[in-house]
Amino acid sequence: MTLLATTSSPADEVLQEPVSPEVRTLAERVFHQLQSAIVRGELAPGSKITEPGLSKTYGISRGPLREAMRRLEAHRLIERVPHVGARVVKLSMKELLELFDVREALESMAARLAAEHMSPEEIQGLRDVLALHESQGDLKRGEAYYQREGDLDFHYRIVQGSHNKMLMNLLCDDLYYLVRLYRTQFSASGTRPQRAFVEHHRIVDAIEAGDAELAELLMRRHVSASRANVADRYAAILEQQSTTPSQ
Amino acid sequence: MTLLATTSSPADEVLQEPVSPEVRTLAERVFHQLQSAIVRGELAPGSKITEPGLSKTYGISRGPLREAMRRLEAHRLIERVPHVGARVVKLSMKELLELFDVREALESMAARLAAEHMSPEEIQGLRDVLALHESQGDLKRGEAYYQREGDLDFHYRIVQGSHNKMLMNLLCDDLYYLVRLYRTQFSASGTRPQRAFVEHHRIVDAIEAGDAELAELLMRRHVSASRANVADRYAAILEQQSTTPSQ
DNA sequence: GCTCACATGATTGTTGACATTTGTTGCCGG
DNA sequence: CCGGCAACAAATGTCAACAATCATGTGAGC
Repeated sequence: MTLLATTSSPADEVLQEPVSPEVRTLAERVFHQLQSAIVRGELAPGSKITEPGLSKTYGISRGPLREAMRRLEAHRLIERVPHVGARVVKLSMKELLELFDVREALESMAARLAAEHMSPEEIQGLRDVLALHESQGDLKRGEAYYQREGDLDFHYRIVQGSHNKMLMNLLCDDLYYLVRLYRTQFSASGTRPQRAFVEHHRIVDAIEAGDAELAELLMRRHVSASRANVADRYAAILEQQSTTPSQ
Repeated sequence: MTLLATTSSPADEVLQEPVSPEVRTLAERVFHQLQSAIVRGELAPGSKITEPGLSKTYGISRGPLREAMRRLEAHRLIERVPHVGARVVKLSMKELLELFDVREALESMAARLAAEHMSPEEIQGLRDVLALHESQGDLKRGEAYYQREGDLDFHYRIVQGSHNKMLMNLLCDDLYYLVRLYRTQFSASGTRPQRAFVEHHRIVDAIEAGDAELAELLMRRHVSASRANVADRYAAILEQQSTTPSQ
């Protein structure tokens, strides 16, 4: 609620940013702004959100703001309780692992459908993304921030390639924002870059070969390995905390 | 928009139905009422929804009604376009098959997690549901209406048994309402009762044995078979239509 | 006779104010 | 000194009115 005015000062906005094609209404704009602010960590997880505060911050009335907040709630980025208020969602490790299970189920299905339905042009685009990541990976080995964002692009394209609108909505509109939120929340500098690269390549190979079963299996292992990686890191952190207790 | 006043006349409602435990606000109540009306087919799919009309029908202002409609949109029961209006969602066969793919992915994962996490009490409850269905199945063989609703109860309990809140929200709060809507929309008298019974039993067996892999596989085949059944019926309808064209 | 432009109508988006509920602070009693 | 109760304040829920936008229907022009 404090460090909001970084990208756009809310006062002097007079139809200034037609960034998205479908931002015709105030509620839409504020929704996207709030979504970005939450995902980027500008709104601290767990912090309370007050309607008058935000309405004054963004210079709009409470009506559109409530609509934006309702959409944020639908996307599971904030949590509301009636007559009490709303606060930014704070993912626990348990919920993060749950998210990985859901991703494993949905993305493996997406890979299967992508292997069946993806067009040659889409596959080529996928290879381009992979090549771009590889060149970036050559430049900065350890630095994995951009690579992680690119990782999401990779998964994003495969979901698009499934040609299943419901799957696309679920993953791209709902879950991926939670994934981004988790990354800012846990400051997870994704390790294991080379291994992920190899897995990505093999997935694309399977998709290009039209091997739906293999693509599904590989994607499943890929997400599962990512989940295991996170779980291991968490266990290590717990271990470290128990070794050197701060209290 | 016409045949609404079947269950409750909206005029004389004065805190009459505390059906759900968390229906403290007007928007919540109207949301559940509209949800029920849509799923039961009382609001025709594809029909246009007008805010003043509904607000007058339910005797509330447009504020809470807009909030309810926003929630319906999030649950994919209505579709809105800015400055134009909203209409009840009309599932096409393509979208229905997409829904089955998503269910296959999520419910197979749910079965796997259920096999790992379900408590003996929950498994016993699952067996009770199955026994109830079987006794009902003895009574009315062809009649599959209650059996289909029970089918959803069965799947519902397995999802609950996964102990994965995100999965529960996705399936029970979002997709299952679409499944119900489809049933009213296509008037799908679910056939293949015996086979589904057998599949249900084997799934419970696998869960009770703690065989996660098998439970997942069986659930996957179960949903896939259901999908194939629907697809076949649809193909048959198309065949019939092309044979005896009404135009 | 057809097409395009314009005006009309209704509907949605937005706003500010009012009612209700909740969380808190201070006080009283045990 | 601690627990319960009551009044206050803030935030949420709700409402009615205003403004902007889009669909519809009519008329003129080609």
